[in-house]
Amino acid sequence: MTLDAARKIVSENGLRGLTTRSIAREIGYTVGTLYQIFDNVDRLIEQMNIETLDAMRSHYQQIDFKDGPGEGLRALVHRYLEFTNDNRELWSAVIDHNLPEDFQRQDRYFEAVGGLLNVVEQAIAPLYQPGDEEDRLRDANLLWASLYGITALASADRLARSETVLSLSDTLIDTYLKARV
Amino acid sequence: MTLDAARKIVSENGLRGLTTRSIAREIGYTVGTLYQIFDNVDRLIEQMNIETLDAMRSHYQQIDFKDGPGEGLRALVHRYLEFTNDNRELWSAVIDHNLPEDFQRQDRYFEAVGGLLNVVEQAIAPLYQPGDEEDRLRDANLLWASLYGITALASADRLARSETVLSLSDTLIDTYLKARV
DNA sequence: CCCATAATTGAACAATGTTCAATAGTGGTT
DNA sequence: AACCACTATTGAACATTGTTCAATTATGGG
Repeated sequence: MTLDAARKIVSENGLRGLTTRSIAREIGYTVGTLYQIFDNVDRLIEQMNIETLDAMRSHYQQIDFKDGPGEGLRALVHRYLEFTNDNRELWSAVIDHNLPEDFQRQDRYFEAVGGLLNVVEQAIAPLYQPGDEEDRLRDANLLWASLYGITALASADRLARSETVLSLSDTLIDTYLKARV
Repeated sequence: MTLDAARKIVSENGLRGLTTRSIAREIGYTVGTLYQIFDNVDRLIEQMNIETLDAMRSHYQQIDFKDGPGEGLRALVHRYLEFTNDNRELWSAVIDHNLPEDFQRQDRYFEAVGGLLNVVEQAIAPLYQPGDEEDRLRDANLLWASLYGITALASADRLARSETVLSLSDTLIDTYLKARV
């Protein structure tokens, strides 16, 4: 209920619009009650972001990886961009939520990220021999980081003006495939 | 003077430690005076970040691009990681500073980013024929975004635990070169 | 020495996250 | 029904944030 309210507020007003009082108003309680449920707002946002990451993973569910790594990877990136586009503010919250110095992420957070990396690994798996698991994980990480960089810079307006997320991610896939196939 | 104080505070305590009052204390004035110089803190941080981006560009000055795109790119990435490592908090401030909805970045900011992209373009230039300027710009953007993604995820602890910035950026270069040479 | 202009102050304001004693509600036991 | 232990919820408070602005102080040319 709290998280639904948080998602609603973030979707409508961005992470900046999310305050303890705005959540309390939305759920019809007062701020004090929130602290019965969450240690602090950062934990609340972390929880929301975990669910966003999980939701993105669900969004990958129907991808068919049987048509080879090229098509699989293309479908994956397509779904990624589809999700970030349909859930702009929620995804921005994942990107923008930075932590106080002493904040330790829950294991659950790393699991959620790991789940997404697994899908990338799955997509590119046919390109690797048994024994090359390290390379596969590394390449999955690189693809993931690159895709992340593209969307992060795009959403913050920090790419050269003429470039689009689509052309960059297409090039990313092509470059990777050309080097690995 | 204000910006020097801001840099000192950010370097020591991160962007989170930067408040109008901490700056005022550092420069021996009161908060009111700050608003004679800057419209608001976001502008102040923007200005600081512009200078960080410019400083990174200066850090690229001595790179020799005569030894071919491979060595040039390697040297560039090396310098990039060197700079982000030596100026961790300042670079985090560039990454983490997200803007209110109505905030328009100065042109000067885009120029600073553009300056860095130019260096990337310069490094990879030998790989492109005259007429392929679009491809070159696109690839420079992609390399830039990828590198950005790697460092952003690393500094936020969001890579798979075993991966390092170094191995990922090396792989990035190798993959790109293999596909383009 | 005066005075217009600029620079600086300091107190105020609203909004934020967070805490916590006080209050209200709940459900089981006698 | 009456009590009670326990939980849930409140609401007022606190410190800290960015920001504003009338009042004060400094400055420098005539």
